Amino acid sequence: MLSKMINPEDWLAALVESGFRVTTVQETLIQIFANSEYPLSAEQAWDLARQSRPQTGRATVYRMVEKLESLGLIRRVHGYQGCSLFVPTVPELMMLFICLDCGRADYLDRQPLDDLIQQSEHASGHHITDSRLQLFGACADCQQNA
Amino acid sequence: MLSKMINPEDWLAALVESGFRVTTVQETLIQIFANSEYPLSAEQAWDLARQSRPQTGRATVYRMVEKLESLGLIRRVHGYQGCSLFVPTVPELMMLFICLDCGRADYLDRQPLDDLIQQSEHASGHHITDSRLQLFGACADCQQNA
DNA sequence: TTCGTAATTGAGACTGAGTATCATTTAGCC
DNA sequence: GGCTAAATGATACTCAGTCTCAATTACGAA
Repeated sequence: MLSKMINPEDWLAALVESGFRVTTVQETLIQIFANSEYPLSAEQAWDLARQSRPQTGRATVYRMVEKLESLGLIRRVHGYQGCSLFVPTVPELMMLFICLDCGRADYLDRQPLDDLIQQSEHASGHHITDSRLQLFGACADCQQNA
Repeated sequence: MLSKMINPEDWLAALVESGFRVTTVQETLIQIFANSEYPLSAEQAWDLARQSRPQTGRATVYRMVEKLESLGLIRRVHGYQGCSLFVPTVPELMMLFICLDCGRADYLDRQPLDDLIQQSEHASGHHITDSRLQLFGACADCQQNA
């Protein structure tokens, strides 16, 4: 279901549209990020990239991650422990759930989060302009197979 | 309001109760964390510690942070950018808000978060066992002074 | 198709947060 | 006061991430 929403072709198109050149490293890395069911760190992406393209440099991967993030194509998230994992950005479905058994990411409707923000603003008097939420637990599949 | 809830004496008592010895470094660091209105990184805590106790070692600070975290007295949070800041744990008032203007932390009622979790569990079929939420924006004070 | 130019890349030096080691110091019990 | 194990500080080390720069490559222009 997620894979239908994320199209590597669109990511390449977005790069071209922003005036960047299309290279083989970029294609490789876009495939890796767009097709992963799991949040990936830059180091993990580097390992995966070198499997199909051994000469890939570390700095290139970090540069690409930065580029994809600045274009809004991937989004930095915090794993259960540690930080700096990346998942594809999915518009309108922004609340991230990560299964602690299988590690896969799922996106949930963010309406409840918008409700929470509204309630909390009202109760506290603060003006909330940004939020970081992540949910962890056992996904529906893993619960069945347990 | 927050300061009334956090008592350095209690933290020392918690250390003793867990069989740790009380040392001057520990007292210094507990004062620093318990009295800070701002989330602190270990490095920031180290800088502050050396102001009153110059010989304080870096490793000691990291060990102390680990100890305080394992005792549940402080809690690791993610700043607006970057990770690994620490704030005192406040029971029952667990939803963290950080003001992007003045940097101060505030704790909000977590009931809306519990509601969100229940709704999302119901909608997705996942079993949610843990969550990380942080809210950012302009606090009530900073809005008035703007 | 070739060429020129500037973007992109890879190798490797570098940084800075965090960890590990180990000899020295110190708290707390006798 | 003395003993012993915990705690500490100095320092070496690791590892993610950044910076630099020469070599390579994409791509528009000729």
